[in-house]
Amino acid sequence: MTTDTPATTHAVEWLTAEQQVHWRAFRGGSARLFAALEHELERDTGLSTHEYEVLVRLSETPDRTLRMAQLADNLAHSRSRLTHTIRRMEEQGLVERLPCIEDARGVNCTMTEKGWQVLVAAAPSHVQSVRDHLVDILTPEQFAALGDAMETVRLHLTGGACHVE
Amino acid sequence: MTTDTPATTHAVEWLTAEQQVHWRAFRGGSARLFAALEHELERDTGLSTHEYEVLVRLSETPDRTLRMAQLADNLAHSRSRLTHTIRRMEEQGLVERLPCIEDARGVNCTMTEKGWQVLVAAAPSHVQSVRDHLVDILTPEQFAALGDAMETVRLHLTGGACHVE
DNA sequence: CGAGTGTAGTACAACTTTGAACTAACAGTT
DNA sequence: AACTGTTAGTTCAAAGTTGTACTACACTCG
Repeated sequence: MTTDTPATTHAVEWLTAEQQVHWRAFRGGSARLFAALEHELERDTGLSTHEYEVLVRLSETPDRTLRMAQLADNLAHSRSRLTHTIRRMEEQGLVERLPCIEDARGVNCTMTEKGWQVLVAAAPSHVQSVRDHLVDILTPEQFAALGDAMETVRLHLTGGACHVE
Repeated sequence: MTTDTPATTHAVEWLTAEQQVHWRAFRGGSARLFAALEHELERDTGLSTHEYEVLVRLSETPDRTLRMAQLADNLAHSRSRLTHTIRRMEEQGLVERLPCIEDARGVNCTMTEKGWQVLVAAAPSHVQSVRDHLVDILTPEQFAALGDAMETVRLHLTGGACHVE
C-alpha cells in the first residue's frame, strides 16, 4: 500500500516515501540475512542459529550454566520454545538439565563438554558467514551505526532492562 | 564464546569486541522488533506479518495480482511456505488463485475486495507500530543509515537482482 | 502460620514452516 | 516429434513454534 496516498483518511502519520524505502530495505535485508546465516550454519555444522546461540550464552558464564528463564530472556524466546529447544539439545548431548538448589522451581541448563566442542567447531564458520554477509560488506562506520541504532531499538523494547543480550 | 580470546587457533578472522557488540545489538534488536510488530499486528488485526506483506505486495500492482513465484521472491519465502500461506488466505477470502493464461504452469494470485478492505483497516495500526518501535525512536539520519546499510546487505545477498523488495 | 499472588518450567494441541519428492508445462536441441 | 533440462507450483511428512493450561514452588502480608 502506498503510504503517501493513503486510501482512507486516518489519524495516522504515514511513512514518507523515503521512510518506506528504508523500512523495506531493513525488513527485506534482515530477513534474507538471517535466512542465509541460518542455512549456512545448518549446512556447515548441523546446528540451528537458536541452538548455536544457546551454546554461546552458556559458554559465556563461569560455570557454563544458566537458568532456563535467563536463557529465554537472553534469546528473546518464549519459555515454551526454549523448553523444546533444550530438550532436543539434551537428546543430542549438547546440554544437561539439573535441578536448581537455590530455587526448587528452577532448572539449571549446563553445557556439556560435547556442547563446548560443537560450539568451538561451529564458531569459525558462523563468524565467517556473519563477516561475509554483513560486517565485511559495510564500512566500519556503517556497521557501527547499524549496531547503535538497533541497540536503541532493543533498549526501547526491553524498557532499558535486560542488558545481557 | 568470546571472540577476542578464541579457544582454538583457526584461520578465521574473529569479530573484534566492538564488532561483537554491534552484531549482538543488531541480532537482538531485530528479533525483538520483529516479534513486537508481529504481536501487535496479530492482536490488532488478526493478520500475521506474512499475510500483511502478501496483501501489501498485491496492492501495489495495477491489477492487484502477482504470480506465486514473484510473490515468493518478493517476500523471500520458500515456494512451499507461500503455497501454505496463500491457501490459508484463500480460505479466509483475502486472495484468490487463478490459472495463468500466458504460462499454463503458473498461478495468478489476486487480492479480493475483502483482502483490500482488510489491508486498509490494518495498515494504520501497523504503520503506527513501526513508527513507535523503530522510525520515531531513531533520528532521521540513524534510520536512513540503517536503511542504507541493510539495502547493501540485501543487494549483496540477492546478487543485485530482485530490485522489487 | 496460611491464604493469596507471582514465578519457573513443562505438557498439550493447534498451527506453521521446512525440505524433498512430485506433476505439469515450457524451452531449446537435434 | 522425441529428448533433455529447467521452471512453476503443490503435496507430504517431519520438525519447529505458539499460546494456554497446568503443577510446583516461592514470596508477602494479614
